[in-house]
Amino acid sequence: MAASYRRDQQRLPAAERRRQILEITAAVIAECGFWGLSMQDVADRCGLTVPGVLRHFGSKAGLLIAVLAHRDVEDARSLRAHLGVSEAEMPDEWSEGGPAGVDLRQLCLATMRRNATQPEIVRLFAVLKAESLTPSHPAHDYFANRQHNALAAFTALARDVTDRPETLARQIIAMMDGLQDQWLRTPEAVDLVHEWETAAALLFDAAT
Amino acid sequence: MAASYRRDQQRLPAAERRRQILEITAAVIAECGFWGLSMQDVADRCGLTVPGVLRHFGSKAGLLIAVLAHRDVEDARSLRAHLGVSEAEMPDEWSEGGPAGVDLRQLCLATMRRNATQPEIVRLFAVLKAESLTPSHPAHDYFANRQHNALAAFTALARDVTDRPETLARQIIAMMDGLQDQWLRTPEAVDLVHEWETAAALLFDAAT
DNA sequence: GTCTATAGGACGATAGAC
DNA sequence: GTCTATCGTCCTATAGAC
Repeated sequence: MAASYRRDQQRLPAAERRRQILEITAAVIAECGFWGLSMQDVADRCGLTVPGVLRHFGSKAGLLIAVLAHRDVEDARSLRAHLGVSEAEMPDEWSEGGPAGVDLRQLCLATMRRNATQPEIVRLFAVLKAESLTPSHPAHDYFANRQHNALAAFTALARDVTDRPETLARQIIAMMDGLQDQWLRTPEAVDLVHEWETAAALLFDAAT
Repeated sequence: MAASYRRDQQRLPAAERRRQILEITAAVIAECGFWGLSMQDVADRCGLTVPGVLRHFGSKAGLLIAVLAHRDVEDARSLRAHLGVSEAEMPDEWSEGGPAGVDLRQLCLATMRRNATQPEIVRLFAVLKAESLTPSHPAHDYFANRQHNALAAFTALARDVTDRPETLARQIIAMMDGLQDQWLRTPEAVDLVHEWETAAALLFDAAT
């Protein structure tokens, strides 16, 4: 799995090294999942030894959790950029009603546009989402919460456009995930944003 | 992972033993994926030793392929039962145009009804589908073909109900997969068949 | 058809030097 | 902050007895 990587031969500041490890780990997990992840592989790609990596995150499971937390922050940031809203209007953690004052359809479109630019990240979440169905997976709770929060936020926003908001929310999430799955396998055969726009027209126009 | 299982202390006929191993392996993969699958775990649950299992399938990858082939046959059988058609009308391998003379909407509904009765199998495919995105996965080609064939078959059948059959086919597959994902995580909170019927009304009625 | 025995690694993690 | 050295466990797969 791991190719040959030379050692860096340099001591990086902890924060910088952590960031490097997190990004490389995300790429490896996107390929192999968490069960298929090897600390040796991560260490090689970072130009470190295994204990060198472990020092920063304590354990393999700790590393996974740190990757997910890091992605949450980065994803919130990039989504705000795509929507053109400030951090005050849309904090990293959405409140119960979802991001206040954002139109659901715009939010979905911005999300899909953003995702279309980062297939590796989409794949990271697709792989972990399936793997974490088993309760013994270290990201099981994370993805249980994630699904619950997404459904709650989308349902709250859907109240503006339909009288069956939860049904619409489920359909939107299902369609977004399903189209992304097809796109991940054959990116050249699927125009993710265009397919979503067509589907969104169907879902939203039927609701109103 | 593996609990305590006593040895069978009996020599089963090869065909029977193969079937037992295939079913147990399917359950383990549904939990842990292929990378997380341990031959020791399978052997314990079968009441065998590891070489005892390997004799029947040669290698871990061979076992996975055998599981998928076995599922294809079983799934075709159960789908025919749900649709009430004969093996002559709908062979295990669909022809290019999809199963001849079957209504697309009925086919989808029968599929979802069947899937709602076997969450472990749905989960098996969900986990392997994500894991096999990487080309080095032994089931990579299997799932690439599976997606291609499903799209081709659904597109062919969709020609009867819309003038944009591929778009509809993609949306149907996306919605079915997406709803199943949500159902897998919280089966008690999602009525899979009912959610699909609602979504199908939307997708098919907009198309005609 | 199933076993024991074993080869030959890879794994995650810890201890302690620098 | 990173290393070397090492522990103990798990892994797939093969050889050969019964």
